[in-house]
Amino acid sequence: MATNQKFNFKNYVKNTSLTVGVNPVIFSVSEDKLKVLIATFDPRIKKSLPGGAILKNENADDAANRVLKESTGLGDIFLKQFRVFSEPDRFSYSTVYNELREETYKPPEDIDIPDRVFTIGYFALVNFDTVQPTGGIINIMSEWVDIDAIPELMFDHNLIVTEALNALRKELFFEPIGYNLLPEKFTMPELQRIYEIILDKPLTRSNFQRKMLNWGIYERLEERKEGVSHKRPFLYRFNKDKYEEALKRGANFCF
Amino acid sequence: MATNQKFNFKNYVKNTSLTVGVNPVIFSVSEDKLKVLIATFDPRIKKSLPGGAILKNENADDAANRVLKESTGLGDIFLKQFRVFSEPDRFSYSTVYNELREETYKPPEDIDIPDRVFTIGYFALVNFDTVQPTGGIINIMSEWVDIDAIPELMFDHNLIVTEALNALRKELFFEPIGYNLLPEKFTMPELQRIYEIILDKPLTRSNFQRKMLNWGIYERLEERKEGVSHKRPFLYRFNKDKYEEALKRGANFCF
DNA sequence: TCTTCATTGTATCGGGATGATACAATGAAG
DNA sequence: CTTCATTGTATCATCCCGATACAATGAAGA
Repeated sequence: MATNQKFNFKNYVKNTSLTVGVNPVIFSVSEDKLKVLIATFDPRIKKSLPGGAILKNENADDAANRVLKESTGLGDIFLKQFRVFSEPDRFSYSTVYNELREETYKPPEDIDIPDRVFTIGYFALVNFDTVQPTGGIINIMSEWVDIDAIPELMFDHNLIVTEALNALRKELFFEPIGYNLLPEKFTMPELQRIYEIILDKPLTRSNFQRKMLNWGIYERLEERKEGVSHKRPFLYRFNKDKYEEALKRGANFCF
Repeated sequence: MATNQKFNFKNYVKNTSLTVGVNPVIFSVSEDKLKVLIATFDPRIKKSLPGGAILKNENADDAANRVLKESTGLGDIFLKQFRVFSEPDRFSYSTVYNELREETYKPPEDIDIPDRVFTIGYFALVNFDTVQPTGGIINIMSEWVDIDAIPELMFDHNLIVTEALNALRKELFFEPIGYNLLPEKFTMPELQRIYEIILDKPLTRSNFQRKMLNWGIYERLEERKEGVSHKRPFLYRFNKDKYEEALKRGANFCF
């Protein structure tokens, strides 16, 4: 592994708000497992979440979307801010460059490095198959890791993952966001697996299907799923118009 | 009005993270109206939300609780972080001291003032009667203002109020937080008024009462409300143990 | 003292959603 | 042609919700 881009601390400081960053926890589902995208900043130190400082001309959402784009190649993704992590000692630049003892990451003496960094936690839902994990501007490489096999990460990033999962579960309970983990066209059994994997409990098939259809926000397509050795399930697609119409009628999507 | 404490910029800079602050939107209900605590920083400029920078040894929640204590005298209050406000141009220290043109608020030349400030939005629920609005460390004085009579505030504080109200409504829909606006002992009709005022719509009395009692998180006291010219309603009290027990059973408190 | 009246606690009733169960239809594998 | 896992949908008892009704209460007023 090699840095795909030379990291220039002076440039970084000049263009960013060094004291506030973002850390999106990017979820996907593959092989019946919930996975999180984990970044390798440098192979000699602990892995971390994708993330970065907020650039001087961006707001927090812009920064989170940019980091997402950098680490997955994707834009226009479900992304939600859930909490700020603000412990005074949660982060220090010195931790990183002390471990590395390398000029590349060591801030020049004449730059005023903050002794404290805040980060805004986001969680994102992406379709596993559309992602080609890459490194961000700083990260060397990213990889999918099972949610229950996440190693010890840098700083408070393990806490951020835990809280992101809590936030995801809460959000899934109140908003129909599960489809974001699937391709555009999906079947009801596939959607059910998403719910079961995230909530970590089995659901009754017939009742799940009935509830989803009653919400009236998924449109049934003409085609059915191909290549299955049993009855071919219908394909559905999330319909934003129907969703917003239902919202206006005062509908709620509590699970 | 006079400043209750001399503001010392050098001291302020020394002890704070200048680039990240908190702004709690403090709600209460009085005379059938939802009110927000609005602070006067200086009578010559626009009013604002209570708020302040995060001190060097605090996390964000600590800072929000401190500001809350400073402006209401209250501790141990319902307080919830809901969003970060991060537009690059949302705030500048120069806006304030340019409007004032006063040495007190003008940062000394030798201090490096950030050109950008983030703020973490909180909303808080307090019982109107227990609050004696005071000034914070910087604020001169605070006052309760009807939610629909809020004047033009500093920076993006009007947006913060709007978003706080949205967050409050959403939270009230999913969690039983309304009682925080009432005294410790309250009646069901009083609780119903809280819901009606926040959600801004009338509710059916009998059904409201039934739902609240079915939740099983409010314990009925022996006493009844005194001094009413009709049937004396029962008094209730939120029971944290019952609430957590219900949560464990998987109950939800969707309204 | 008695009547009035607004308010409160609770019961009831029909409609709609929910959990549990059943069953016919489907389509590749053998 | 049979097998078998899976899917779409129906059914039924139960629970929750909105709407309505009614007796009980207690201060105010006659």
